[in-house]
Amino acid sequence: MAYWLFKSEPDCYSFEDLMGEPDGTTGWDGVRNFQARNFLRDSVQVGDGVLFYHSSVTPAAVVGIAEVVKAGHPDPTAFDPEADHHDPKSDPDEPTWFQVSIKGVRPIDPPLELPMLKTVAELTGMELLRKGSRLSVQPVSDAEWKTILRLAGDKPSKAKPRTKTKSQKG
DNA sequence: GCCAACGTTGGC
DNA sequence: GCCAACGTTGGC
Repeated sequence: MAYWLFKSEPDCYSFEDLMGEPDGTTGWDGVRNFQARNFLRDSVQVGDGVLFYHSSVTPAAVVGIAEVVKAGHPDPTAFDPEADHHDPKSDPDEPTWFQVSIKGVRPIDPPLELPMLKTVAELTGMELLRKGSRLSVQPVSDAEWKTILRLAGDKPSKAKPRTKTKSQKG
């Protein structure tokens, strides 16, 4: 199980758009960068966690959690002459571009804004925060994921079960 | 709108 | 393979 951060310009496709999908899922299509493509094709697996990030807005922010529901498969928009990111050089018999499918899990409210994230000591090594970082599909470490979830208001989960059981129910 | 940082293309 | 030119990303 691995973790990722996916960037999207909300004017193009927002987390609200994802949560509004009839089945809650969407194909993460249109990625036309080789490094990001390699992650989508080779590394992203079903069940992986995804931080949904809104870029090119002020403030940019992590706005939701999603989950991978289908691993890498050819991106159909590459073959569609009508599509924004049509790639006439891409051969359906040997696809260049790949997508995964993700499902919205829940929004992060309030969003975790970029200026705040930059102040968090545990996140200083995060790819998102590196100056000039442009990668739109990027890996997130276990530690970074935990920190983000904590900032999002999740209680820290412990492997150890509670000692009291029956008496606490109801 | 500005501009730094980056990825891709193409001439050589 | 090198590298300049170009186009894009994305924060500010």
